[in-house]
Amino acid sequence: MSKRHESNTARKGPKQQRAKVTVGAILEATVRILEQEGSDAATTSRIAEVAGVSVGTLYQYFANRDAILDALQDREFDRATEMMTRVLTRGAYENDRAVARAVIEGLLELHSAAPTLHRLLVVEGLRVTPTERVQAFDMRIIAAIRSFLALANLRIRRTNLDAAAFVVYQAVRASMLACVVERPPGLDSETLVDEITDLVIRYLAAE
Amino acid sequence: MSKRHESNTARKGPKQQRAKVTVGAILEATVRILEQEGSDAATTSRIAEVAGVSVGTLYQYFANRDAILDALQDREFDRATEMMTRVLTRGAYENDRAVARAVIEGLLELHSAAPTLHRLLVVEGLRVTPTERVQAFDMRIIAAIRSFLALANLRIRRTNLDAAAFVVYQAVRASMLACVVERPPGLDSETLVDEITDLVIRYLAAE
Amino acid sequence: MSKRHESNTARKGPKQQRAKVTVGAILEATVRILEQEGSDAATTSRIAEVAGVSVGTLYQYFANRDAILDALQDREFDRATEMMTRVLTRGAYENDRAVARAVIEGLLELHSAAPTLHRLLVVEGLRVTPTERVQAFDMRIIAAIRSFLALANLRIRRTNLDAAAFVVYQAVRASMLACVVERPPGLDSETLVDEITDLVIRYLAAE
Amino acid sequence: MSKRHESNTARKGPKQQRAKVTVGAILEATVRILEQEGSDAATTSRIAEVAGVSVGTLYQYFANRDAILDALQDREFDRATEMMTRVLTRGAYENDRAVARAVIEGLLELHSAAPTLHRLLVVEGLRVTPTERVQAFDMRIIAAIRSFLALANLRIRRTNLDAAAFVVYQAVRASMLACVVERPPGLDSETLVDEITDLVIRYLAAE
DNA sequence: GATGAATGAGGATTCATTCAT
DNA sequence: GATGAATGAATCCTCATTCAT
Repeated sequence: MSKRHESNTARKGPKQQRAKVTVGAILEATVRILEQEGSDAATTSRIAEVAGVSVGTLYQYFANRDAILDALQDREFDRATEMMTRVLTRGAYENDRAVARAVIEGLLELHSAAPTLHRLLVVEGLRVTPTERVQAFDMRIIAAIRSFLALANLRIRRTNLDAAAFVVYQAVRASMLACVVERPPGLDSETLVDEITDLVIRYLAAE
Repeated sequence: MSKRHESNTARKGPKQQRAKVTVGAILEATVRILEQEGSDAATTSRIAEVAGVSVGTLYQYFANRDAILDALQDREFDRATEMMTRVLTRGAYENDRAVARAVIEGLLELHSAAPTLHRLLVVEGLRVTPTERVQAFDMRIIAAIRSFLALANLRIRRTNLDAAAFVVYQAVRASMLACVVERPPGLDSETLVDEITDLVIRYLAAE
Repeated sequence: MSKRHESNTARKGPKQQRAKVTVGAILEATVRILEQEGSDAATTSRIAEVAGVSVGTLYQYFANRDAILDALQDREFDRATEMMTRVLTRGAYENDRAVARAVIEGLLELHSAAPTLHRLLVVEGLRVTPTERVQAFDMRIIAAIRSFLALANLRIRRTNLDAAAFVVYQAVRASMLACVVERPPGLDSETLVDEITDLVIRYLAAE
Repeated sequence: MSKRHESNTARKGPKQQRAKVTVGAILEATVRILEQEGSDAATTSRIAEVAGVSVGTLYQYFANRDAILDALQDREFDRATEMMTRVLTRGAYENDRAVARAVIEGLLELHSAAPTLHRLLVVEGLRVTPTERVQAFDMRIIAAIRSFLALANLRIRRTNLDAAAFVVYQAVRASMLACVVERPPGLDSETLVDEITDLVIRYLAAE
């Protein structure tokens, strides 16, 4: 614990450093298996194998299998909110449609990176008291949207902001996810973003 | 189901009759377990138990566990298309919004009856080569919507009907499902239907 | 379930019959492993193997590993009480010493048949809330002894019958068990029974 | 190994000193866990944790897990013999009964301090070739008792001293241990000591 | 000497599926 | 056709032990 003379960046000691790397490897491995081999293949031993560690090590960092998925959920949520904050605070958009578009493109990118994972996050809720977890995740995002809608100086046609945030979130996510997962012929990302943006804008924007 | 006076055709032998009843019992049992005990509880033995038959009998009618879920998916699809046909051929709607509303209400009813099942159908795709199954299901519905959009004498603002059908379907389903499953406080069915209808109409209808 | 014309013996249907045999085989296998390979070897798979069934079958009859040991404990208790009843109701003993001797010989026989098992029963109490189980077992036996002491027309020198029953039980069991397990050189069963009988009689009998 | 300036004898270098402290801490931790958390909790990492050292350090002092229990066994034996020597060499007892009582009280004290440990020592025999270890322990004590019986100028009624020592030892230990562990209602230490003393005296003493 | 992360064999348990009755 | 006991591969998880730092 004696770290003297570290000038600034709160560098992690070898332990923390290593742990972080291992945890990262495990999460990455899980995502990879999920995407490439399907969720049934994501057994603890396969995850450990792909992560290049032993099962024992895996259990040193995660209390049980579900804890890995929970961590993934948290990470994904963090990325989503981070992205939204980044986009929304950038300012300088031509109009409301441009803002919506930016957010939607950001989400699409997130989903594209790990579609199966996101599909699981949505539906399974990771089986830890399924409903509650999903709610927790959804609620956090919806609350974020809702507060954005409330604060932004957009001219919103909606009266019931709670309902609006809910519907927008679900509609956008579902279209996006389905598109990424199913890759329906004749529906490229570009088109999808256009359509969803229009869906959202027409639903939300006044005039 | 006792049909007397059937002169000629579809006379089901007592065997067929019995089989149908058993199959029905199994499907019903599965839905009930899914809804009341969660998807983890839906083991073959539990299903057989609730259905009042033996595991052996279950395997007489279904090749394997997944076949049950597949059958459920088919049944749900049939109900959905049947409902849509019924609604759309009824005619005599005041306006486009009324049509949309009727369809949405019909879907909501379907989903409410077995939310967990529908959630599974969406996400898991029933694990038999997930993507393909989900696609299959989705595609059929989307095609139905698409053809309705093409044929109906609605004034549609969309150019890309494929994309429109896709987006509408996913958006509606997701909002609905999430609402039914999560029961977010302050968002009753009535409000939900209103909001989704508006979402769809604004997105689709010209003017 | 239709069993007509069975004259007398409440014959078990093939199912019950078979189950009983299997359960017996499992218990027997467990005892054998305990005695010959030590308690660490008594894993569920080894038990199943020795019993000649699969692990799955084992779990069809026992909720978990401990349930097997519990069943063994119950069985051993039943045998002990049965033996005591048999001995004590036989009547026609020369004197108190002869009665005590008969009981002690019976116990020795029981212990000799499965010393390791008895050792486990005493100490481990089978880990299902250890203390409580051991107490339960001990208490039942001690109560039996106590009531025998109270009812028998022996001239007992003890005032505190609870304490006496407790001490006698523990002393007898421990000496016996240790002798059977450790087989100390120069202490054969005959001698042991003599010594323990004397210990007990001197402690209990008046005069 | 750098020990400077040690003029002469048993001066423990800081190393030896430290080692002793560490070993003590590990043994103490083990006993504490055994008594407070049960024998299942006594894993090497938990022991190390409670002892305030790392697992690695633990293995520096003990070849393996069982070695810890072995050491505990030795320590307990030493305490027992030490106690007996102390009591027996004190002299000045009113009579044989007083001597027996003193020994029994001493043993009770020893057992009360760590009942779970003693229970383990008796039954598990510490799983290292169980029988041999238990024998070893028992034999040492029994030999001590035997030689005491032989040397003491008590008037013993027993002919077979080996058997007598064995029986007395087992009987006393078992009653004591059971009483301490099970704490049967209505059997306090005082009463227990009285009863056991009487048991022993009547068994051993002539007249 | 001390540390504690990493290891992986091994154990308990579940459950889809089969097959003799 | 129906039954349900039997199967055993597969899964999660633990913990004694090692070894690079």
